[in-house]
Amino acid sequence: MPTIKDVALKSGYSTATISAVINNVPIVSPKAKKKILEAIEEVGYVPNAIARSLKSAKTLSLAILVHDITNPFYPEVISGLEEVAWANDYEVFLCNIENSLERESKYIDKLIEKCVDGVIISTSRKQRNPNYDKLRKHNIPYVFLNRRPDEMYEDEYFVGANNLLAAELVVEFIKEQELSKVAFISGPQQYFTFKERLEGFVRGMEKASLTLYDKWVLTSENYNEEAGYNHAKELIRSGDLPEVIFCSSDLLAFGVYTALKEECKRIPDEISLIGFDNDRFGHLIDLCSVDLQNRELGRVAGQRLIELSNTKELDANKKESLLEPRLVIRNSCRLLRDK
Amino acid sequence: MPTIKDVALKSGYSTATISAVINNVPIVSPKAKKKILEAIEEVGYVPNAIARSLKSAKTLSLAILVHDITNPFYPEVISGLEEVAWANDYEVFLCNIENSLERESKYIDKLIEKCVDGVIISTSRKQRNPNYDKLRKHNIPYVFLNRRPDEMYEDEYFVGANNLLAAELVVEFIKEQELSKVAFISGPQQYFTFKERLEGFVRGMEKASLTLYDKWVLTSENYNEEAGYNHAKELIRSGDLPEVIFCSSDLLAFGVYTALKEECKRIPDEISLIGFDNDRFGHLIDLCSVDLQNRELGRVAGQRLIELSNTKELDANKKESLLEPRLVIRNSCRLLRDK
DNA sequence: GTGAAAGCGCTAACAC
DNA sequence: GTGTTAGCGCTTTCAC
Repeated sequence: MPTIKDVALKSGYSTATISAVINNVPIVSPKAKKKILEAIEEVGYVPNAIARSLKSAKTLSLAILVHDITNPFYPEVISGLEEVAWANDYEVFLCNIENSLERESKYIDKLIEKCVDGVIISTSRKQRNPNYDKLRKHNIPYVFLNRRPDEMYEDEYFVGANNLLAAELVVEFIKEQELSKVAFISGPQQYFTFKERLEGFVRGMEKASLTLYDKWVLTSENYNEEAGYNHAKELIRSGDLPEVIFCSSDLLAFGVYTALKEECKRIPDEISLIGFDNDRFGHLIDLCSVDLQNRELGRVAGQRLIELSNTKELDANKKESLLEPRLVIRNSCRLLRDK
Repeated sequence: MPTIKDVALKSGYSTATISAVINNVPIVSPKAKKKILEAIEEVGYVPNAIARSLKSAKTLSLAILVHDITNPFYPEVISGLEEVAWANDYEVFLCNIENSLERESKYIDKLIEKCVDGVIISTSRKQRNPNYDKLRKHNIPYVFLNRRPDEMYEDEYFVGANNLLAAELVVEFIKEQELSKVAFISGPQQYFTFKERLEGFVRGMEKASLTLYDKWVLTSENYNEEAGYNHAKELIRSGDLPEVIFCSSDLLAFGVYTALKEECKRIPDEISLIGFDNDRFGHLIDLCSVDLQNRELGRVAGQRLIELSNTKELDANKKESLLEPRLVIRNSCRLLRDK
């Protein structure tokens, strides 16, 4: 492949001048510039970003760590991230962690070797693990997205949804529809989001003066369709159904939906169903849910990360960015006006 | 950050020996190796992949070009690709092309600058565009995934589904269920896949001796939910409904589903619905569809690409890999046995 | 306004 | 077995 030297030979100018032209350093005479541009065209020269990175210590590469890209939450987040990356001339590496700390660790090692300019982490558990310290030691900025460790260091950043408020909003809405017997299916409590959602639910129930039944607060090791399905089956088997099942993820709600249909329970006449995340295809089953602005989450996190990679620190008010949730009312919840 | 020199100073060995240790070149004495490993640990040395790439002309980075990652087809493909990339120590860049040739072109330029070792292209239109020639000129291997140009060069590779067969399978199945009035909603004909699916449908209808009505072969500029919705609305308005609507993507089918529900058409009693792609959430609405092995598609394409990046050419039988489609029978299609 | 040359961190050919 | 050194392609300082 032609290098800057080839352009130098072809044009008769030195590599330094070529470099100035490529980088738009405005000290080159118009005629030199013209000739050089022609030479570049002629030899088909393309600057080598690897060589450039070696000098500049910037790679214009970011990375995002997700558990599983087939979870519909992530493509939306990623598409927001990719949008700002593109606008700022960055590229993004996709890393599927598959719920494995070890894999996360290895991926981070590889990203450090590759000298990425920053990492979006959406796989953090509540309990801190040493993986992220490696990034910090190597001076690579990172932003927690959606999930974060319980305790964050002074120089750590977080972009997420206001889960507490979101769960409260839902409970308030449930109350408004004059429903009161509510079951809550929670996700794994090792994740910040699911802990918050449960907390928000409990707090919301208190605020709404609704009775919270222990038997109807269900926690699972997982937050996928299967978990939702199993919980719903068990609820039905118990013969003691609530009026509403509020799930802490849409995936859980999808599973619940399948189980309810299998058991011929009519939604929302016999039982209401509410999800969390507003996944792209929830509308197919008219799933009432909470929108967390997934795409915007990715956008903001990307913005923070790029700022960080340029300045190494941010305003205090940008340490934690919480986006506002929005209730998405659909017919899987029985509405008062329809009674 | 510590470099190989720091390790050299610390350990008392030369950079060449350190390098040999890092790269597992088995010519280093055990004691040297031990000392060096200790020194590496002590100074916290991590090899710099950028510098390494500059020498080796390999970056261990791949890229995948997709139109829109929120289309559920892609996360599955990508997750297959990521799987083999991970197993072979590659990283993958995600590029959202957003249906823009210009954006595709710019992305390819950036990937060339970044010296990626290969590119998976799933955005190709039937009509060849010069974007891919740039990759070829720079000796960067690429594999077409799912979509390909009508004409491929000798040294081009393709991994896709057998769309012809898939569409035929569906028609055969329709015939078996003793349904005969079939409408087909096609996607944009500028894409190989949609052209093939239409072709397969037509051929299947012939083979099954079913009458093909022009009024029921609908083509749209898009293959999203909205397009499906609009087509279905129009069909209903015409007052002339077929027994089955066969869509050339699940997204189209989702849109049709929404329209049918709005108009209170019962599925499958009044009308049957069949999709294409077997998207992850089609089961929510019991959508009968064709599975194309999305994840496997990504896996095979990744494998081909990595082989290519090591050898620069493949066996003739690997030029085009077609995966076998599989019918996924669900209740959105009226089954003979239920009549 | 332009050029010569050092150096980013690593590898590998060659000498010892 | 180990060290010296040139060079991958680029940027940038410092002369001119």
